[in-house]
Order: sequence, then structure tokens, then C-alpha cells
Amino acid sequence: MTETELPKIYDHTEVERRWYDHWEKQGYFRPRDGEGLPFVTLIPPPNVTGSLTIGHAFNHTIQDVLTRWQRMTGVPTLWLPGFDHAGIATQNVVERKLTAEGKSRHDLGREAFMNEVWKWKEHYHARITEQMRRIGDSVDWSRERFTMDEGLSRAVREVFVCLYKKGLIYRGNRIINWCPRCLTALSDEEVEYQELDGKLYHLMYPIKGTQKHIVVATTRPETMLGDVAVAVHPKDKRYTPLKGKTAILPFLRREIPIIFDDSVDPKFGTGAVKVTPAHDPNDFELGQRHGLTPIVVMDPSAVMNENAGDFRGLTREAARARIVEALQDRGLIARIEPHRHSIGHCQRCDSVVEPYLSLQWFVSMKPLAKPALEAIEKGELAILPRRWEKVYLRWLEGIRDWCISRQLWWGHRIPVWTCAKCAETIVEVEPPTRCTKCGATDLKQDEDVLDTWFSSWLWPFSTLGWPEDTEDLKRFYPSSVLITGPDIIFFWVARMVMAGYEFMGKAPFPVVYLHGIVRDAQGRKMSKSLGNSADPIEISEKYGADSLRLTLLLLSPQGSDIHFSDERVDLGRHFANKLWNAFRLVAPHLRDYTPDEQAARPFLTDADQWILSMLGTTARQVTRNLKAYRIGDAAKDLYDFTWRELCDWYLEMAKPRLYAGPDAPGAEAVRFTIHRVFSTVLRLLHPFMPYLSEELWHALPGTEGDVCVAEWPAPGRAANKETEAKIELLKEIVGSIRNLRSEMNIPPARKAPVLIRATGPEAEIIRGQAELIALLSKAEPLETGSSVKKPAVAASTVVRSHEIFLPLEGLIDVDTERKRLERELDKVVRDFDQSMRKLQNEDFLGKAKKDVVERERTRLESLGMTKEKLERNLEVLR
RNA sequence: GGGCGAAUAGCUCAGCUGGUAGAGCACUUGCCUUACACGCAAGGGGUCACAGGUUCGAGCCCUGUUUCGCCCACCA
Repeated sequence: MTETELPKIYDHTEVERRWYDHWEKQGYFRPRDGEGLPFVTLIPPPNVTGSLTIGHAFNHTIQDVLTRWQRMTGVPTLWLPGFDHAGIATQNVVERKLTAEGKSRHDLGREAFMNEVWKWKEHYHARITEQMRRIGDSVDWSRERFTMDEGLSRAVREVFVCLYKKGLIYRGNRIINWCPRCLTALSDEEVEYQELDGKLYHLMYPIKGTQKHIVVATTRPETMLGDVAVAVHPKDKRYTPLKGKTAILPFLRREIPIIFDDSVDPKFGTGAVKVTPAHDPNDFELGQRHGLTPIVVMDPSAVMNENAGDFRGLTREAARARIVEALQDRGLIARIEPHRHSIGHCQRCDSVVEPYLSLQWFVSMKPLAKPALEAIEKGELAILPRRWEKVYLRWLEGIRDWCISRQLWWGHRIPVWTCAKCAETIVEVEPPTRCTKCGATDLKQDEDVLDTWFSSWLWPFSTLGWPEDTEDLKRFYPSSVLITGPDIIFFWVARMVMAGYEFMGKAPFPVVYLHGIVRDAQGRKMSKSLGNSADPIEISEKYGADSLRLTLLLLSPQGSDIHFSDERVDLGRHFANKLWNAFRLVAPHLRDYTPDEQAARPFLTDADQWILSMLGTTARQVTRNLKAYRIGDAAKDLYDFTWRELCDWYLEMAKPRLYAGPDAPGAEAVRFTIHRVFSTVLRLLHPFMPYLSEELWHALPGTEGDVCVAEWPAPGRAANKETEAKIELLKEIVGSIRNLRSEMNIPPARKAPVLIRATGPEAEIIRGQAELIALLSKAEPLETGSSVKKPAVAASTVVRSHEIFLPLEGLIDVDTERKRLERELDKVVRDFDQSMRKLQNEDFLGKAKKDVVERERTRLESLGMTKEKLERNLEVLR
């Protein structure tokens, strides 16, 4: 490979096209055979509703980094891909499409509609698969699953039947959350509450046989048509005279009792509450306690029904307006006051949810929650960052029964049949052919489907073949870690833990790592419905998939949200380009090179030893951070090492030896060092930037196979502190000279003489580094030593205790230089005084740690010398 | 009403066991130096939200306050 073969600007499009198929064909993504605990992670199955967002790309990147890293350490790895049918969400988008075509799902009928949804699913499945390949997800496609495939559907039925037989699934007429637009029941978790400004209406109900009224406060006057009582607190003196009385419901003239119940808060509103058991969860319970029969006044689409008298046919909103108007006409509204309260909305369509009495299927959650609660305490489950554990625990402690039936078509049909003849309920995994009680063959299956999460909560074992006792299930359950966002702790994480204990006897994963949510520049969550997320493929085309991955990680401190915008991907793109060009610099000099550590080691320079030492430290840090799920920190370690140490310093130091050619002295050492550094960095970098690292790995001589399965760098020997200190000193001196040159307006390309009057033991080190100092600061000639004479006219500075002079006869403006030195001295004096005060403080000397005091003493000494020398040099200018 | 999180440079954020405040972007100056202008070198810029406290020493620990964000809760 020659320089001319490598373009100046890294072209990711060309490189990223090349490797994915290769890795896949090699079978790297399938778990290798072998002993030892495998590393297993399960994808949070993306919804087939639409394509992936940047949020997904972030979630996948974390999983892929961990999976690729583990693969390189040699353990068998499995990242199992799959997709979620996403019941309501998917049905909604397909229905929306039909609406646009002027059709409804009922025009098509159940079967034809299902075909439409399957087509939709196929389309987006293909799209998502393509996206995952582009961003480099190293998933095992041979094990791909879908929540509605045959095996998972079987698992769903098995679980339903099992829980039913245990008495943990039951059917009941209860108040549930009803979406009048989706026309289905929802679980409590699918309702999103929003604080909104509303009104509190004080309605006057006439008391029978008197001229008086009882005033009830409500936010929803339209539900008054379903009122069956008025309730007050038993100890509320205002209402004790009304014992045994009844009120007359306006419009309907229904006579309703005044009842007494502890649950009424005398301090709220008027202390009297209308009771509407069919449209309010509290009222429902209250009604049950008092034996009241609920009256449903709306139809499923929240239009007033035949029980609403003259208001029949009005929407609930229209009914409210008309009822308030009519009551006002009759003087039955005491007052209306503003009232802020939270109102439930459908998670999927944002309609106001109606508490609605209806017959649904439920899971008793309390018994299932118990082991999931204990899991944390027993240490069988950890949620990172730890603060989320409280959220998880609190939800489980207050858990309520789960409404699992949905009045939809897209989903798993409930495995319950009713006998047309004897009305027997039959609950079976496989469709029965005849009634188990009377033998009749006319059986009708429940029309409803199950909540989409009723399949997702089985994901950790259903994807591995459960209920069959498969090899995969034995080998890969439980998985190693779950990577997901905190927004689905309740929907998914907690429920998976419950199902894991219930059906497998143990937690589905020992660790849950919850990463932040990707937001747009305005702080809104990236979502399909908002349309504020770029397509990862578009970003990959424009900036590169590697760049996207690295950027997301660099932007994400552990566990907090990230603010993303397209342009920020420049961060990753620029890094990719930097690495590419560093490689372009070294590649021609490594042609035909075969690493030989034995031959090189005796000739390693300080610079070589220094970068190798830093490399080792970086490798250790990266591994340590990955183990702690500090993925972003690991990425930063590599970014900083590559750019700040390798490119900014080492490669500059290595250039003369590289340019001198392969036969010059020192060539062996520099080639060895560079080879070692690049082959290590490329391996460390591979989990983060799989494409670029693979490309360069193949371009680097002396490497074998693919970096995808290369050995993860070993921790290596401890840092070489002595050499690191030498180079640190060198950096400081070079920095000071560059600063002087810059202040004196010496053009970068121009060489300029420099004198260093070095003192003490470091003088020897400086002499040893003179060649590099000269190279890096364009100092020519460079004179160092303890006896160096200060030139008559010179810009000067002090590093530690060493004086640096730039003789600038005729070029220097004395006034400018004096001001500069004064500024510098000022700073040193401030530090010196502060340090002095500290060391004069008895408490500090007595109570601070020895090494802290010692460090302070050294610092003061050094500051003192610097001060003294600056003053002396300044004196000359004055 | 409860809980959690955040507040550090103009912007987005690091700062892990208290010991000399950092990065990227943006800005200023000089450079197309034979890897890279997607770059190099130098530089400016901070009462670490506020008020107390603990400590020899606080961005970090404790208490309270303010502002923002998120989650939970049967506020008719």
C-alpha cells in the first residue's frame, strides 16, 4: 500500500460497504462453540411500526460495543435480534393509511386487514434490518425472532393457559382505561397523564321533598347522567340532616340516594360528591360498597348513549357544554371555578382516556411481583445506575392487576373458547375441536387479542425456544445483561423479571443497564411520531456509521440523556479522519515490516517507551470502563490517546526516524513501536468503530485474520512512570518555547535559537531530550546546560526551575516583553503566596496527609525559584 | 402531594476515593509546516445556582432555598 492509494479524506461510504457481509459470512456473529459462560444480550425488539430512530442507534451501539468486546475476549457471544408486533401502535399506523385511502378496517374485514398489517410489517422489518446492518449490529441473524412467529405465539398461549389454571388470570367487569378512538381497553401504564387547566363545576341537585339543593363538585358534568348517588363523609356535620334523603337528578329525574362514605374528603369542593360508578374508578368501588348498580352513559366511542336521555348522540365534549348550559338555564349551577388537574391520554393517539366499565381479562400481579421485589434485595438483580432500583421497587410494591385484553385485531388471539351450546369456557393452548363439557363442536373463540407486552415479557426465554427445553434455552438463559431505556422499566423490564421467575425459576438477567434517552436540540425525545429523528442510514451515509456510533457514545455520560443534532456527528467524523490520516502517515514505512520485539527492544527511545506505556494505560482504562458500563468514558480514553498523545506528540517525535528510511539506525525501534501502537489501538477501537478498524487492520502488515475476532489487548505491564515523567517535562518545555515564539510573532516555519539554563537533576533529562525539544519547538540552535549564559536581549520564561531564553536581538519590543513577563510573574506570585499561606498554617501541616504536604512543599520551592528568576529577568528589562 | 435528576466557560457537557477547575464546539491570533484545513500551534473566557454548615482544605460531603426537567399518585 502506498500513500497514493489512500485518499487524503477518509471515505466511509467506500469502506463501510465492504465488511458487514464478510463478517456475517464468516459466521462471527453466531456464538462460537466452547466451554465457559457465554455473553448473551437480547435486543429490545424494535416495533415494526416504522423505522429506527437515533435513539435506537444509541441503544444498539451500546449493545454492539459490549458484544464485540466480549467476542474479542474469546467467550461465546450471542446478541439475539428480533422484532415486536406492537399491537396498538402498528394497527394504528395501518388504519391511518387506510383512512387516507378512504377506507376503514371494517370495510376490509378481519382477515384482509390482517394481511395489510402483515404487509406493513414485512416492509418495515426489511427497512429496520437494513438499518441494523448499516450501523454494524453484530447480531446473530440465524436466531432472529418475531413476537408473532409460531414459536413465540405458542409461548404466549402456554403462559396464558398456565396462569389461568393457577387462577392468576381472570375475567372481570371492571373500570378500565378506554381509548374511544382506538376503541380498546388499555393498561394503566398505557395512559399518560398531562396537567391541564380545567374547571370545577358546582352542580345543584334538588333534594326531594324540600326546596333545598345539595351541591356537588365535579370536573366532568357530562357524567352526571350516570349518577346513582351523592356521597358525603359520615362525620360531615353539614350533611347529617340529609340522612335518609334522596336527591333528584336533573333532566332524568332519577331519584338517587344520599350515602355516607369515609372515602369522601370533606375539605374538597363542597364535601359532597356525585357517584358515577360506570365512569370513574373511585365511584365504581364506592358503588360496590353500597350495592349500587352502575349506569353506562356512553358508547365505546364516547358518544352519549340511550341512557343519556335528550343528550343521546352527543359526543362527551358536546354533552358537557349542553348540560352546563341547560343547568345554568335552570339555575342549577352554583359556580364554576378554574381547576388544574391531570387528565389521562392514550399513549398511542393522545385521545382523552375514558374510565369505562367493561368486561376484560386481567392478570393478578401481586403474587408475581414478590420474587421480582426480592431479586434486588437478594442481589440477584442489579439495575444501573442504581437510582432506578427505587423506581422499579416502588412500582412493584404498589402493583395493580394488569388488563391484558385489547379490542384489536393485530395481536395474539386470546386462547379462550366458549361453547355455543352449554356456555362452557374452554382455555387451551391448542384450539379445541369440541366442548370439554358437553362435547358440542360449535365453539367460538374470544374476539380480543392480548396486550403487546404480554408477548414481550416472555422475550428472554421465548426467543430461545421455550416451552421446549431446547439446547439454546439451556445454554443462553439467563442472559448476561439487559440494555434499554428507563422509559420501559414498568412496561417491560419489571414484567420480564416477573415472568423469568415464574416460568424459568430465575431472573432473566443479573444486570439491567439503563442508558439515557436521545433528545433533539430542543430537548424532545426522538420519536417516529414527532418526526424529529434523522434516519440512522442517512446519518451513516453523510457522516459514516462509525462516526455516528462514536459520537453517540462520546456525547453520553453514563445514564443521562443526550442532546443530539446531525452536525454533532462531525465529532466522530473528524476523529475517523484523524485516525485515517495518522495511518496514512505511517503505512508507507511499515511496508513489508515484520514485528520483532526482541530485535527492537534494546533500541527503544524514551519516546517509544513513553507511548507504549501510555498505550498500556489506555488499554487498562478502556477495559475497566467497559466492565463498569462506562462506555462513553472508554470511547473518550481512546479518542484522547489517539489524538492527544499519539498524533499530537508521538508521531511528531517519530517522523525523523521514519523519514530516515528502513536502514537507518533507530528504524527498527520506531517501526516496532508504531506497529504495536496501531495494532493495539485498532483492536481497542473495533467495538466502537468496527468498519474503520477492520479496514485499517487489513491494511496493516503483520496482522492476521479479521480484527472482528482478533484478541482483545491484554492489560500489559504497569506504566513506566519514570519515562512518562521525562516526556511530561519535555512537553512543558516545548509548550513554553512555542508560547514564547507565538508571543513574539515568530512564524511557525522559521527556526529560532533557544537557550535553556537548566538546574538540578532535571538538567540531565533535558539534555537527553534536547534533540526532540529542538525538533518540536523549531529551536535551532538549541543550547542547554547549567552554565548557559543569558543573552543580552531575549524573551524569557521559566519552566519549573529552568530558564528559557529566546535571543531576539533587534526583533524584540522591550516594552511588550516586559508587560508579558509582568503578567507571568503576577500569576506566579499569586500561586506562591497562596502556597506559602497554606504551609504556614499549623493545622494544614498537622492534619493534612503527609504526601499532600510534601507535594505542597515541592510546589512552593519550585514557585519560589520561578518567581526569583522571572524577577531577575524582568529587572534587566526595566 | 410524593420521588428522582440537573444547575460548572457563549453552547453541549466531563470532573470517579474532598488537595493547583477540564473537553468538544464557538471565539481571537498565526500557519495550506512533505498524515490530516475534517488540520497544526498559541490564546482569551468560569463568584462551579444561592445561603448556611462540616473540614487544615469543598465544584465534590451535610442542611436549607431557588430554577428547570422527568416519573409516580383514585386532587370528585
